[in-house]
Amino acid sequence: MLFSKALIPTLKETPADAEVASHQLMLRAGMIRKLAAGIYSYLPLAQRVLQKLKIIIREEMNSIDGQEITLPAVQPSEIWEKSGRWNIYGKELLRFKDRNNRNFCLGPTHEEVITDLIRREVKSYRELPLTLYQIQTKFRDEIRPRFGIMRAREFVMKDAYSFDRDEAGAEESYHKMYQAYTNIFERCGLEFRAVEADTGSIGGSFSHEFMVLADSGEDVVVYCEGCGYAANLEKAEVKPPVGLLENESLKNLEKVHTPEQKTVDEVTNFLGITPDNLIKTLIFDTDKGPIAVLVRGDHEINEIKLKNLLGCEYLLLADDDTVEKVTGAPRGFAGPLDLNIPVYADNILKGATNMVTGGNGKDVHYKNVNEPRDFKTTRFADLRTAEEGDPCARCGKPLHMRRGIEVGHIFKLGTKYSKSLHATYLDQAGKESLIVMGCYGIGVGRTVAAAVEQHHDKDGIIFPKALTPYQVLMLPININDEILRKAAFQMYDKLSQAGIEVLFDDRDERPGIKFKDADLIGIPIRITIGSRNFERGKVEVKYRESGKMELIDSEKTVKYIKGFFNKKI
RNA sequence: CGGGGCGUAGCGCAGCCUGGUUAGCGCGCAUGCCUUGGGCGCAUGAAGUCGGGAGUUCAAAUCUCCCCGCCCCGACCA
Repeated sequence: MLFSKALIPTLKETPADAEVASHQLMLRAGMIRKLAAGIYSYLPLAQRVLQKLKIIIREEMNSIDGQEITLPAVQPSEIWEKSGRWNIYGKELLRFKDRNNRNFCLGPTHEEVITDLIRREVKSYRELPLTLYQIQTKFRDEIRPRFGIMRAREFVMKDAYSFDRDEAGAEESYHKMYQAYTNIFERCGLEFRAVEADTGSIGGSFSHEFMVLADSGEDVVVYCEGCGYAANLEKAEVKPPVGLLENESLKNLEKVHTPEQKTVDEVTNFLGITPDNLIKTLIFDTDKGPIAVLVRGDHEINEIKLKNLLGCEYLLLADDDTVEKVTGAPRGFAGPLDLNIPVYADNILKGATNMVTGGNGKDVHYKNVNEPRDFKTTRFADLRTAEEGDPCARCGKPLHMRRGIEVGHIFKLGTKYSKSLHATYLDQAGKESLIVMGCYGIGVGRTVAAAVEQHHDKDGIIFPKALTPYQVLMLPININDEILRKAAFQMYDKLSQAGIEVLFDDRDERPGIKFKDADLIGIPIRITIGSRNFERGKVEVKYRESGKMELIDSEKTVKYIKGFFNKKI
């Protein structure tokens, strides 16, 4: 491709509304442009990168017998009503009516459509297992789109669905998919981790997220170097403490006056204690009525764990009125003593001695509260958010944390959708059974953004070999020098004929501009053709990643480039 | 949805508080000259419903009200 004919509108300055590196660089490199909040156009350079990723994805999907399909983006409300998600999905689901006043939505995901299709078309165990996938634009009316195409409203996603006769089959499909995902992200040259995840609103029994590690990631990856355990922060389990409690003598319960001391900071400062000597009591409203939850003062409650423990749909920190009704005190003075609602406590509080808690009265706290002497606990469980250094639930070694970008998510769905949408088959005995499903997503655009996020420097993008829009950027110093011009075009033809993807910067621009653009766009190899070197039959090769430069015989360019790209990753 | 901020040429911004020339600056763009190994120099030029509407005023980019769009923080989320 001739640069002079390409639509690659690079920007010298960083647009004001771009915050993270990938967003800034993709705008500056002329890859994307915004049309509306969270809605982007993909320009040629981005299109080529997306295309490369899609090819990798297709190869890996096909290799596990996935079959590509295309499902409708516009979906009727009926199937969503059947699955029950028309009401639950909320505002994220963009709804509208057609001319006949029928309800439709723009597909945020395709479980309903695919299950409906399979329900009609698959009747016998002989037709299972089956894995189908598509690469398609989805729409989710995100509350707050941000970070360019990392969290957009309209975005390209690869979604796959597996259909099996039974649980064992579904697990096999899941594991194949897990392997395919691992292959995909490895081939992309990304540093990532597969982590255990909560199943969220999609439902189902287990799930992994594929996280590209990057400091700017929105999610936190918790991992253990001892046993390889990895989970996202919502899910990461903390090992219950064993035998850690010192045999401190139990002191007498004492009521203290704590005027206007409500927060953990205030109370601990006022009483001259540290937060780990305090029990934080939080009142939650749930669909099963109000409950109290206890965690240590220096810990954070994990609402996902709590929700899963209780098995409830609705869970929200109670408002002031409820707190007052339940504890008899304003917010800030709740404690577990004499509460007549269920009390759930984090594992670490089991047998806790001489703690401070709220006194369930205005300006009152208790000192020397002891479990179980002074209050009853309905149940102990792992209810807090893991922290750096906490013991791993599997092996006890300290947990570590890094930030990550979720680029893939796989779920074993079970029969959630086949049940609600009646997707069944007849087994060998002629008995009707529910199809067991799995669903598997990859954020295609987000993966590209994550690649940029992970691979860039102050000068611009550094594309991994597998995703680069072009393999080589040719940069003649002076296109008006007839000899150079001719030689450069000859080399361009030669490389192109050898099957190398070349972006040839034939623009009549000053070298500085071309060098800056070359660094910004981030093609792995730059071939610079200058008159002094060329007179000696040499061209300069510069590697974008390492910054290394070397002079090579211009005759050997093709071989050289091929050698570079044949090396793994 | 709550809190904060922004909207002036393609991009980045000044001007607004304290209303009053022809609305500026840098980059980009066009043309010419010059230059050619890291966003070069000189000259000329095109380009603006000052987000939209209503109002106050002799006079509004500037003051008031309403609306729209966008960004940040939070809640939320495969």
